[in-house]
Amino acid sequence: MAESACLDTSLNLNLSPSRHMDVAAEMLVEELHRLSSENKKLSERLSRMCESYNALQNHLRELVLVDERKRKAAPHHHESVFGIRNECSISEEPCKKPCREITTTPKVSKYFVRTQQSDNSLYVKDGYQWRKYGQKVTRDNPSPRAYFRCSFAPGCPVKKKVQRSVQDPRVLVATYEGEHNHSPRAEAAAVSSSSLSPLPIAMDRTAGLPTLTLDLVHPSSAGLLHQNAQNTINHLLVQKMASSLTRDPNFTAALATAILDHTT
DNA sequence: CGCGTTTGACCAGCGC
DNA sequence: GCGCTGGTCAAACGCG
Repeated sequence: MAESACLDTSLNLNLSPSRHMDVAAEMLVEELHRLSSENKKLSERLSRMCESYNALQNHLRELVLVDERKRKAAPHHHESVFGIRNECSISEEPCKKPCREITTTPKVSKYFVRTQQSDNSLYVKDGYQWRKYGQKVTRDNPSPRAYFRCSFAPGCPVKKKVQRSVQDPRVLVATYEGEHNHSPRAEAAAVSSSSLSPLPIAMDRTAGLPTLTLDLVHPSSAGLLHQNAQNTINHLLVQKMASSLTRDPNFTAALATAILDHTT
């Protein structure tokens, strides 16, 4: 692919015997050498980008396979490796053991929210109003876990647990249980938090695997929650590559074509 | 004064 | 039964 982007810079210049033409030819040859060198550098950069892209695609395939295996193995509570909400109701199968609340069908969702390094709070602004009712240090994580109840609507059964990730303390892991019986506060959803990343999605590495992290405060995140994870990743990668390519107008067309060929 | 947060105590489930 | 752990309660406290 990188080879295809290389331009043939060798020219059969018919040099004129005149001195003036010699100087002009030398300048041209020099310019061609410079462009050739630049071509080479850009080709190498493109090659590296393609390698990274291929590596990411392979990772993605593995993640999707692992995710599907997990889903088949444990259909009642599934944490998506992409950090995008994945809900399963535990009422899908009859309760074999006596349950304290047989009629309740709590749904469990998990989000990863990237915060700034200086931000030590355990608050995730998601458009709802929460009341903290407890905090506990758990065994598997040195950072405390905060317990929240939805206080916006009376009788709303939703609970939320927020804890920092063991792998990356900048990432908050928010676990939601149950379903809201009301709509989110519009004004709260519109508020942008200074404590959170300006980007709606950030890459995170949990357990050695890349994980997509959603910034729930970002206005575009609500829509992203319902997007297909693979489409999102592909779209972001192509966007990033395309923006890099646009810096050099000479290669934009050739590289964009190559990328499109690669992604299809 | 009302509301939300903090924090130690308490309770229930689970494994040994 | 005992100890560990996660989850919840509720009194104390702080803030507007």
